[in-house]
Amino acid sequence: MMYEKYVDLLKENSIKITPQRLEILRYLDKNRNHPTAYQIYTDLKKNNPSLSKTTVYNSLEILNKCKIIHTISITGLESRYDIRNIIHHHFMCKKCGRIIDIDIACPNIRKTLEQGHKIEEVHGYFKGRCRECLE
Amino acid sequence: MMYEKYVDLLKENSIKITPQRLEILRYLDKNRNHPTAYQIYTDLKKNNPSLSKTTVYNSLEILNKCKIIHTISITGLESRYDIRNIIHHHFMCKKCGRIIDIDIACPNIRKTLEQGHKIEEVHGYFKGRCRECLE
DNA sequence: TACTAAATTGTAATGATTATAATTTAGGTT
DNA sequence: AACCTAAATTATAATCATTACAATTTAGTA
Repeated sequence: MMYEKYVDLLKENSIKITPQRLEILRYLDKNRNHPTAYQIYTDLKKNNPSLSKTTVYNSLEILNKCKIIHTISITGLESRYDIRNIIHHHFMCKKCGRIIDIDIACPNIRKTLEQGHKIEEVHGYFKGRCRECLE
Repeated sequence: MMYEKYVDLLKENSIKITPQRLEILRYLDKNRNHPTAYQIYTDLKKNNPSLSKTTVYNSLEILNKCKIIHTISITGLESRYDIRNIIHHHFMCKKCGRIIDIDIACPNIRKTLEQGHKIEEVHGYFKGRCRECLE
């Protein structure tokens, strides 16, 4: 197999390099639409019939812990997954359900640090109507 | 019964004034710790044995739609509810699980509006270790 | 007081996620 | 290159939050 950045990424985090984990990472790399665990599972199952839902959940959990991917709570219903590692916000359209990246960083961290808390994750999102649904 | 602001608030939104809705609003007013639907349900059930879980969910949903309360997705597990209507952020401690108010507003809205989306809700939160858990 | 749409209730169903236990495998060691 | 072992995968069952449903009750109006 040719060089693949995700092999190195797993190695750096001292977790085993399994085909399932690589498939999930490749999937998230190609699908930047913040899929659910179930979407990842059903799509990958097509070419990997033995894939288990538990594996998807376990993999997403460990990848999130290693900060290789990010878990976002926005719909209230289920978690969404994002491989993008640049800090950004999200916009969720209440009509079409799409979650769109908004490339802004939060300048508000100061006040939280001042209060003595340690920040490990920054999440920001808006909800409303997206441009397409407004037309 | 003496004057109560929540009676007016329900009236303004043309939804019926029921004892259950008032109890939930009073509860959220007293308990600013972002409780779950289940916490609200079990606590109120003590003095209102006939209260149904469905009523709690239905009430929270309609109160959220009227923007009298806010639903926050932060744990990934369940929704939390907040009656505070001043714009603010949240900080969730990964150790003790507490959700703390951070009084900052998001100045990042511009970029989202520029892209043509209509913002109806603004959510911002951090995760990490709170001051108490760091000591 | 009577009426009606809306709200409440209890139960059952759904859907996301986690627990469990058996099997398999990645990656280091002989 | 075969071996070992902890870690990962798998299938199934369990759990937990939330929603659907249908019957009963009630708020607010006529």
